[in-house]
Amino acid sequence: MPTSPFETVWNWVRRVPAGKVVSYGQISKLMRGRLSAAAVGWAMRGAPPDVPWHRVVNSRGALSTDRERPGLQRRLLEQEGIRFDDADTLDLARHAWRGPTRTKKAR
DNA sequence: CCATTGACGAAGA
DNA sequence: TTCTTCGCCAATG
Repeated sequence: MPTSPFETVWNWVRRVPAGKVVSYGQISKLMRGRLSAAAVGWAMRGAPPDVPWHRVVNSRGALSTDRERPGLQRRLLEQEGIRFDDADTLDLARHAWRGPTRTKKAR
């Protein structure tokens, strides 16, 4: 059980399967607004190595991590079969994670 | 305690 | 469509 909001964020990201992406705002909503989208960004910044951070993009489908590692996130996503257009943006409608497979009462 | 800053986002202009 | 403003909230100085 997550002890801090950040851990909850990380746990959500861990559920995102390869080849799919999720936006900061989506995570915020999944947490019922307990954390703002901006705060989700802060959480990701300090994410532990076992979290697939590269599957988190902004609401437009653009990448926000090129400051430190230019091109890294894009490469990782392309390895998972995601294609980008000329503006370094991906097709959110096509690749966005639909949310948890709620066969149980997870949320 | 206060101001500023983000790996953000929705709404207005 | 692009740019601004505002709300958001944890972190930092």
